[in-house]
Amino acid sequence: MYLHVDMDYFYAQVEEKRRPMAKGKIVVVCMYSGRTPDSGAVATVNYLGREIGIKAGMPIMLAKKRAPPADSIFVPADREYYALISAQIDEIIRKIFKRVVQSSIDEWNIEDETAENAPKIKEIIKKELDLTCTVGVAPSPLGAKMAASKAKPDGLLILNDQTEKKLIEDSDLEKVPGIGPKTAEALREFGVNKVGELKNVDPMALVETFGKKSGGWLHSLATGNYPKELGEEKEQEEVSRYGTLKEKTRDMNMMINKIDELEKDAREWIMHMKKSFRTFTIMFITEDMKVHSKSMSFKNPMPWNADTNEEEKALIAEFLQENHLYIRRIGIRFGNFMDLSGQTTLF
DNA sequence: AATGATACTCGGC
DNA sequence: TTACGGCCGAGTATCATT
Repeated sequence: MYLHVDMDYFYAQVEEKRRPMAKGKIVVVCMYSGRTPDSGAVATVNYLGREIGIKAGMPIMLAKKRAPPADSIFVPADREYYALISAQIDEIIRKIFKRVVQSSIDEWNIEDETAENAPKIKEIIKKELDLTCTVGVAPSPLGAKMAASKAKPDGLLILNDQTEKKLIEDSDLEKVPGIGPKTAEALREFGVNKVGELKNVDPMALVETFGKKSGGWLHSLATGNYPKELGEEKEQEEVSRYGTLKEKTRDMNMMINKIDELEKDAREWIMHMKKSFRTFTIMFITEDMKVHSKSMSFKNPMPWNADTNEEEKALIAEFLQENHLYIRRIGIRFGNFMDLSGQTTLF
C-alpha cells in the first residue's frame, strides 16, 4: 500500500499563512528576473487566482492583467523559507512512517501496511503547521500520486486494485506523471487519447518511437505491469544556479561576470556537502527561449574552490561560435560528485 | 561486442 | 502589442575503452 502526500498550492499557501494581508486575496508567487520591474514568471498561485486563469509558468505581466489589484498580491518566491517548511513537514511524516521518500519540495511517497494513517497525516500537518495537503492511497506509487492529483485540494482518496486500474486507464494522457505535452502529442499520432487505449498499440512501435525505457513503460500502463515499488532515496547528483542577464548579449565579459556571481552559491553547496566535482556545464537560454548546454569533465575530482575560469571561457566561446543567437539567461551546473570523507573503506 | 563515460536535450515542478 | 524562472533528474546518442 502506497501513500502520496502532496501539499496544496505549496508556495502560495505558505505565503498566505505568513502574511495576514493575504487573507481572501489572490496570491501570486513570482520569480522576478530583475530585467524590468515586472519581468519574470509565476511560480505558483492560490486557487482564487487559478479561478481567473492565472497559472504557474505564466509571465508576471500577463498575470497582472488578469488580477484585480485591490484583490491580489504579488510576492517574490522565497525558496529558502519554503525549504524550511518542507523540512518540518518531512520531520512530521517521518515520525509516523518508516519507509518515506521525499520526491520534491512538496511531495512525499510512503510505503505502509494499510491506509489507516492517511487521514492522520493531514490532521497533524494541519494542526502543527496550519497547512493543508492532499493524500492519495493506492496499491502502487503511481496510483497514489494520481489519486492525490485527482483529490486536491485538501483531499483524501483511497483506491483499491480495481479503482486504481480504472483511474489510470480512463485518465487523459497528460494527467499521467511522466507524460507531458510532447509524449501526449506523439501518442495521438497513434490514435491514442486515453491511457487505456495504449493496449491497442504494438509495444514494438512504442519502443521504436519513445525508446526502450519510455516505450516499455508506456506499454506497462496498459497492461498494469508498471512499477509497484517505492524507489530509493537518492543523494542530490547535481547543483546548478541560473540567472537572467540584464539584457540579451553575446559579450564574454557580461556572461563571465554573471557566471562568477552564480557559481559562488553553487560552490558553497559543494563545500557544505563535503564533495568534489568532476563535471561542470554552462547552460544558455537564448532569446528564442531555447535551452542549450556545453559541458566538460575533469579526469580527477576537483575541490569546491578549484579555478575553472579558463574552462568556462572556452565553453562559452565554443557556444558562441556554433550559435548566432543572443543569450538571455545563463546558468552553471556542477555534477559527478565524489565524497571527500569516508573513502577509507575503499581500501 | 560489450561496457562505461560523456555531452546534450527534455520536461516536471 | 508583447509579455517568460530556476531548478533538478531521466533519458539517449555517441564516443572511448576493453
